Amino acid sequence: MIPDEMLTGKYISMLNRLGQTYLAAKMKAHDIGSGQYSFLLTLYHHDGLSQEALSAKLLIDKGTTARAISKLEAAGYVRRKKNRADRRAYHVFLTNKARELQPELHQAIMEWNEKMLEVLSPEERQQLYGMLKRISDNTLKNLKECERTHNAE
Amino acid sequence: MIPDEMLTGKYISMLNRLGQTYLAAKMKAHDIGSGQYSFLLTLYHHDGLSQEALSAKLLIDKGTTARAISKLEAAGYVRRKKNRADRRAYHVFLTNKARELQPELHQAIMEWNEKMLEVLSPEERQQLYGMLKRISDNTLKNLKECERTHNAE
DNA sequence: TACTAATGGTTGTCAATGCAACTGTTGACG
DNA sequence: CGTCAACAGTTGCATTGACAACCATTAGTA
Repeated sequence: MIPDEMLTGKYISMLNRLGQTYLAAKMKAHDIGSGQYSFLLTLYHHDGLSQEALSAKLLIDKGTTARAISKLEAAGYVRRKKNRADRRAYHVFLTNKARELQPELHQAIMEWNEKMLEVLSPEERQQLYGMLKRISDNTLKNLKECERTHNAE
Repeated sequence: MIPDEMLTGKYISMLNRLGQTYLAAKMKAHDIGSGQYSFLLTLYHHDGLSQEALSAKLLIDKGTTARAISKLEAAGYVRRKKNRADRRAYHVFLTNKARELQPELHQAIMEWNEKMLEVLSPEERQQLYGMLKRISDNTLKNLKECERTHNAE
């Protein structure tokens, strides 16, 4: 019998799927799918990042990133500019259209979070956020170490 | 600016993706993908459920469930038996092959959870599990209400 | 400076997933 | 009893995502 706390992954998976569906429905009118909004969110804070940097920040495969950015570009939310110092790389910049969308996107995310977290007290929300951040950071660190030792073989 | 706790979804998404990848790699030799193991886990506790019931328990689309069960059947982990009382429905039963796999599957899930949760104390793990369960249950309840009012229109 | 390894991006392939349309079965109600 | 809605399952389609092979460029090194 699996102990309760080992079902953490089950709830994580459920919440993730529900959230994706919710966000996708909210932003559908703007041609933003659940695979794109997290890139916009990151760019709001760090405009001009490369695709590689976006992939690293979001821990998303660079192929997935390339396609997401292509979609955003096709929909007019970002522009790609060649990096002069490194002609392999792009800078990904937000357009005005993306900036105008920011309040609505934030709104949608806040709504979803409120739906999810409404049963938690403000202190619990902080606790939950803190624990999720800690385990994400730690898991990430583990994976990187694992890669290193693997490469060292 | 989005407050910290509103990034809960970002970590949920990351952890979900990492977990899927981890589990898929661990179980690859047995032809079990990340989309199938949760059905096995449920069947270990509730053998003979219908696909509809599995979908409801896991909150997974019934089309996705149909395909996952097909894969499990093709790989020899489950058998479908027509429900005599309701010829629309199946009972999904585990095979011996699936039962033999149970320890290894549990092992893999425990390992992933340990990797994720190793930075948390036992009390924190319980807290995290409790909060995730509460918000999952609550979100689910909300969605159902939403459907009801939608249908009532 | 030439060779080689690492890096940034793109693309093909495949799995997981939601949604919608469809079939066949059941059940409820006039 | 017949009709019609609800239900269980299947399938087509689109999206998200990982992985790997590949190209071009850059950087490290002999």
